Amino acid sequence: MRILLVEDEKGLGGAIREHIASEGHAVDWFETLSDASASLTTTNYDLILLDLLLPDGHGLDLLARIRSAKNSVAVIILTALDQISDRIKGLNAGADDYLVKPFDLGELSARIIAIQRRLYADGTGMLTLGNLSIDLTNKIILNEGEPANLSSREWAVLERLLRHKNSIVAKSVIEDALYEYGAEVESNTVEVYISRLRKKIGKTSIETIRGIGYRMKV
Amino acid sequence: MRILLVEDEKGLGGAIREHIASEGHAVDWFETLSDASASLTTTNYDLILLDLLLPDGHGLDLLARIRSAKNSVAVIILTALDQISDRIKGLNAGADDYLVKPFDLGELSARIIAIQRRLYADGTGMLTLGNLSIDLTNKIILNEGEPANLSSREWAVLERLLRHKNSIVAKSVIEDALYEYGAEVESNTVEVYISRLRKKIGKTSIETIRGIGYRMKV
DNA sequence: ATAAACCTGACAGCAACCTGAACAGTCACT
DNA sequence: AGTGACTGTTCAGGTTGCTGTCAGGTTTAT
Repeated sequence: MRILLVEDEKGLGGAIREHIASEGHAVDWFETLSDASASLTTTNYDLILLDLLLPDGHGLDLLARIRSAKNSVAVIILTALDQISDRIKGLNAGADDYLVKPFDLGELSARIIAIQRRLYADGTGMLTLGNLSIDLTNKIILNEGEPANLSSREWAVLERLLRHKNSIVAKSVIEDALYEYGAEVESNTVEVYISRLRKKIGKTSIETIRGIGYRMKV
Repeated sequence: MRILLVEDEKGLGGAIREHIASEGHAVDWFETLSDASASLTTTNYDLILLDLLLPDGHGLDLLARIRSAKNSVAVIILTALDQISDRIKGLNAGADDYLVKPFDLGELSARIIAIQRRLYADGTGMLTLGNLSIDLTNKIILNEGEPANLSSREWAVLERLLRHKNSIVAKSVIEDALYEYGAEVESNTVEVYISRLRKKIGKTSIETIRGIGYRMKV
């Protein structure tokens, strides 16, 4: 997934960024509301991790602006304010979840997985697709009963295709899901990953749309 | 679709042109209002992508002239002016949509598809036509349940016929939808594409009007 | 019957795409 | 520190599929 992290504590921000990047997500990290806000106008994120007390304002203001713009991106609030009133305010403002600092990074992963499940509109986290059985929670994929081991980048590509199954996913969109802003990739990385995925999960499941991108059929 | 792009930033203009051309549209790109204006008198566009701040004037002036000439072509405004007042001015002047720079090219595609849907007067983007089920958004066409893979040029031709279904579409109009200005096509390209389409979606769906063009029947 | 318009199979050029291989970096384990 | 397995990235050569063109056949109008 492409994730926007808004957190002004450098130590915590770095740790979060590293942790979720290691799980195969692309993370853009900003320390101020204005920077995050600017990035939101140019990039489509799947999830925002939002601290509340920031140097240039309150996170709930950003959240309110996001929701008033009818943007339904998932938002998890991260904050030290463990008072119930703030929690309620956050959820009222349209947050999807809430983590009280200090929190365990494993706990954060669990919330992210829960969000993912919601994105796939499937409570179980299991997905069946032709010969494939996909367990998003545990990152297990079975091809005709045989397990296929995917690397984290391979998962990221597959995930992106599944998010838009039956629709065409532009090559640039897949690239966006892999690399955070500024990472210049000049070669055919996406093609290579598609190739590897096909080798592992079967040739037929991913269709090439020449000149545009790829499509995963149900 | 045949699209007129008015944008004076060379980098952005090139990127937009390339992106939408790759989706099968024909793009004419001009950097000034006067050039765009001149082209409008000779060509029928389906959509205009209009920057506001141009070297020889303000885009809204062109828009106003277009609308006062009762030309109902779709217009999407592209501009860095993200102030509400400009947005309102643009929509009041008769723009169909509005994109604030910098924007994601995928976002632009989405808006173009939305415009397309409006042109077909069908909110769903789905179309049924005899044995054919057509999903314009995802570019999927089923012929008696069997998927037919169309190339982007083939889509462009089909799209043009659908836009005027039950009416006669002149051969030159189809050619205009395929090629931007200056592209010289000297042979019977349109006939060839009609032939290819018929092979893929069935002989009966496209009728030849000798000496004029073609017609797609409901 | 004739000419004009149209249809369609074939083909070459080209860009997009695929994929095996190479290689450096990372990680777990010793 | 050394080792081996694994991962991410790049490159190069091969393959595929799209495109515009043409030639020869077929249909249509007069």
